[in-house]
This record gives sequence, C-alpha cells and structure tokens, in this order.
Amino acid sequence: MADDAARTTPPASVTGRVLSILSVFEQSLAPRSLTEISAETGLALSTTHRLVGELEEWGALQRDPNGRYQIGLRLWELGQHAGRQVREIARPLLQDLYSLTQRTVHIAIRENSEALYIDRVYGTRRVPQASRVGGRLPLHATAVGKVLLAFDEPWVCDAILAQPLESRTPHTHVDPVALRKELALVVERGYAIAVEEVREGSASIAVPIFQRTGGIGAALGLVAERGEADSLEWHLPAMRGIARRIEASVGAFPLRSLGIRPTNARP
Amino acid sequence: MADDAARTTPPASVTGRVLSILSVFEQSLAPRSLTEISAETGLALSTTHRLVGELEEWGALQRDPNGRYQIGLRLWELGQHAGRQVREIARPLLQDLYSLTQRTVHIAIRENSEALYIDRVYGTRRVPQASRVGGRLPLHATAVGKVLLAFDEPWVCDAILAQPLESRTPHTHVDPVALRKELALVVERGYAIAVEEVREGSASIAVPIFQRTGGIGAALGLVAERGEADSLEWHLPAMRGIARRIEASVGAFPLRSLGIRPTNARP
DNA sequence: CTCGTCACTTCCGGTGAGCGGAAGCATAGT
DNA sequence: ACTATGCTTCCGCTCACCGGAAGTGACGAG
Repeated sequence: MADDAARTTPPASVTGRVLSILSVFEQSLAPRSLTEISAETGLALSTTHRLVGELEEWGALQRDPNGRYQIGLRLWELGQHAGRQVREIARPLLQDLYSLTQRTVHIAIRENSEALYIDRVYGTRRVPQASRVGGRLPLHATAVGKVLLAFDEPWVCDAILAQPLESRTPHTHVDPVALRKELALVVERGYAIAVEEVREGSASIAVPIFQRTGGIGAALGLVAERGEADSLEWHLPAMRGIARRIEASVGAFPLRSLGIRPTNARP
Repeated sequence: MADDAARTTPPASVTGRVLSILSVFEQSLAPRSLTEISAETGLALSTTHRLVGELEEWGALQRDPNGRYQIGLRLWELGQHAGRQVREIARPLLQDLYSLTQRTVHIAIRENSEALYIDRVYGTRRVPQASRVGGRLPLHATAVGKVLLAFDEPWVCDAILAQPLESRTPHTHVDPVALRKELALVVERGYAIAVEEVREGSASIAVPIFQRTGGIGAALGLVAERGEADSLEWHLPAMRGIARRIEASVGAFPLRSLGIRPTNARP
C-alpha cells in the first residue's frame, strides 16, 4: 500500500510531472523527503530534485528544519482566492448560526461524486467529526451530501447511486433503492439527516442553499452528538433563515463543479 | 500599470512558466481569458493554451461559463494542507475569543516583510477592515505587525525599519526612530495598538504568541471601531488567556517564514 | 579517527518534449 | 456577407530537460 499508489505513471509532460509532485501532498499532509517524493511520483531523483527546487524557490513548497518538503504558504495564499467571495460572505452568517445553536456548522458543495467542505465554524466544545475544511466525504453518507444529491439534476443522482456505495460505519445507508426513497423524502421535507453514517457518535442535519440562477449551489449542515439525533429538527428554523440569507447575498457559487465526469471508462 | 507588471520575464523553464501562469491570479482574483493570461505572462498564445489546458485538466485552474480561467478547487484543497494543523487548533480558540469579545479577531504570522493573516473569526456586525485571510499588510502599520516586529530577532526589525515605510492613512506611523521607541514599549507592555493606521475607522490591539521552541510564532489581534480605541486594553486579559492556550496547543508554527530575504539586490 | 552508509546535490551530453508561427474555426458585431 | 476577435490545432526545428554518474556532507558504527 505504501508503494502501489506510487509508481503509477511517470507523466510525459513537464507540467504533468510538476503537478504529480504537488499531488503527493494531497494524500497526506506529512512532510516528505526528496527521496520519498521521488519514489511516490516515479520520477528520477535528479529530476525530482530540480523540479522540487523550482517549486520551493517560488514558494509552492517549503522545507522544514529537517529539509523535508511540505506545501508552501504561497500556494495557500493562492488557494484562498478560489471561492473567496463565497466564503467571505458565508462565514459571518455561519458564525451567526453557530452563536445561535452552539453547534458545529459547515457549508459544502458537490464536487464530482463527493461533498467538499468549503467552510466551517466551531468552538472548543466539539463533537467527534470526520469532515474538515478542504476535505471530502461521500455524498450518500452525510446530511449535506444527501441534500446536494436530492436537489441536484436527476442524472447526477442516478450516476452516484449506480456505483457501489461505501459503508463508513454499520449505520451507513448503502441500499440504492432505499436511498432513492430517502432522497425523495429529503426533497419533500426540505432537509436531510444522517445519524452516525460517517462516524460513530455524531449526527447531522442539512438544508439546501439555492443559487439565484436556479439549481442547488451548496448545503448548510449542522453537527451534533449522537444523543441529540432526535432533536436535530429544532435547529431547522435557524438553519433555514441563515440559508435564505446566504442565498440572498451570494449571486452564484463559482465553486460548484460542472458535473460528474461520466464514467467513460472505455475498455 | 496594467502591463508593466506583465511582460517582465518569459521564464526559461517550463516549471517557471507554469508558475508564472499561477502568479497571474495572485494579483487579482478576477477571472482571465486565455489572451489575458498570455499577455500578462509574456508567453506565446499557443504555449499558454497548452499549459493552461494541462492546469485545467488537473484542476489547478477552472473555467467559468464564459470560458475564462480562475483558480481551481483542487488548488484550494491542496492549499488547505499548508498549516492546517495550526489553523485547526487555533480556530476554536479564536472562536471562543470572538464569543467573549464580540469583536473580529485574527491570527497573523510574519512572512518576509509583511504580516500574513492566516485565520480570522468575525460575525455579521463588522468593522471596516483591510485585512483578509490569506492577505498581507505592512508590519509597521498593524497591531499584529508591530507585535511580530517587536518580539522577533533584532536584525529583522532593523531590516524592516531600514526600508521606506508606506503610509496607508494620515495616521500611519512612518518615522523609524519613533517606531523603534514604540516597539520597545510594545515589548515592555506585552501588546501593541494601531489606531486607523491602515484603514480609517478601525483600531486594533494585538498580543504575541510564542513558540515552544522559543521565539515569537504568531500574533493574535482584535479589531474594533475607532470609537473604542481607548478601551481596547479591556480585552487584554481574554486575549492573553487565549494566546497562552494557543501556545500550549501548538508545538511550533510550521508556517513561520524562515526570514527576510536579505536585500541582496546587487546592481 | 576511519570507514561505510545514506540522502541530497551537482554535472553534462544526447535527445525528445516543448515552442511558437501560421493556418483553421468558431462567435459576435456591422 | 464581411470583418474582427479570440480560441484551438498543427507541425518541424531546436533547446531545455532528462537521468546516469560522480561529488558532497552528515551521521553512526567499529
């Protein structure tokens, strides 16, 4: 497992090689030595050395005191531009929702076949949770994911449910037929719930955020402890109020992915 | 001004060209057309086309409905890794500080000769402010910047004060001699204040966050309206308490820049 | 102190990936 | 219909890139 994800494709173009070096750091945030990067990308050591050197000089990577590499500040700064407007508008509203409910709240969009968490507000008293900002979770196992699926175009939902559904805990709903019914209910009621489907001990509820141009743009979620699962709906009025305010402030969600890459795996 | 920052150096290496394309998006977050990118980097249109195409395919850039390019989600995700640990630990504590004070609070580090804002918590009732997460401001004109300068190694301070100091508002302190005295006072008192030095209408106060390994790691700041300038010190006990807790939780600030690139501008 | 090991860094000549001029397409405006 | 503008594709020449190999330096065992 340590070296099969590696060694995949030593890409032909220089650009591809540079990007494959960056990809190394997507899998885990642990700093890597030059040799590790070389091994994981399949590039020759001297090639890796040169490319990594250029990346470091620019600020895309930086070295820790041991000489190991990690993602650099300049890349972080650059990344902040992506969807900055959305986060700047949504953040204070998430903040208000947190103040009202004293629960972890977050906002997620669909990116291909996963839910991508784009922002979150939480205090020190926090519930065990699986998601993190910039992280992804399966659509079918999270409250935000169910909302994103239920309100998106039907073909998206079809495409997701056609694939085998990962089971993160014994409580994860993985039966496509049952899920389809559940999603219909989500549309009817206007919210989704997931109890311990992605992590034991936590439950969540989510409502849709629509775009002015039509269609769903994002989902607003709230996380609570397992014991509160039956009272999650109490938070709905606050959540819906905030969702409406986000809709009113954000014109469009520039972040939203353009669609699922159709499974064009041709043999 | 629109085309002198451009056209600088069409860099020799492919890696450099790729990075110069990314750099285009550092200056403003506005989406660019292919032609604009080509013009701003000085690369030939067909070259730009190919490189941008690879970047888009990977997810470093994405196209809006008009076909224009902006920073892509994958780059944002990747950037989240940089200093993720620090932000994950500090965020809930910032959150607590916000709850206590009901004021915008933020955390910044020194990156070369500027203060870089790495996180912030604020509500809808906000004060006019210049900084944003991922953004930079001059060290000498902000409360966090003064703290970062005052508690850092002396040569850093010397280097900064040796350069001409930008005046953002009529209230900005730009006299090196006076600033040096001010910084001495900051060390003595353990906090810094800046009133309308970077933006009219807002005042801020900041305290240092030290690293376990010694030396200053970051600064914790609080922003209030001009009218509150005389009562900023009231927030000090809360700020110091939170700063101590951040120090206790964060081993080291991996984000911290290694130093000022010495002005080795050789003619 | 010496030697071996390991990880990184530098060098350099052959070669294929990249460059960019130019031609081919769309789309929009007159 | 014609022009203008901006994007995409093509292709042969060439120069920047590749990677084996040699050099460096830090560490640790003997």
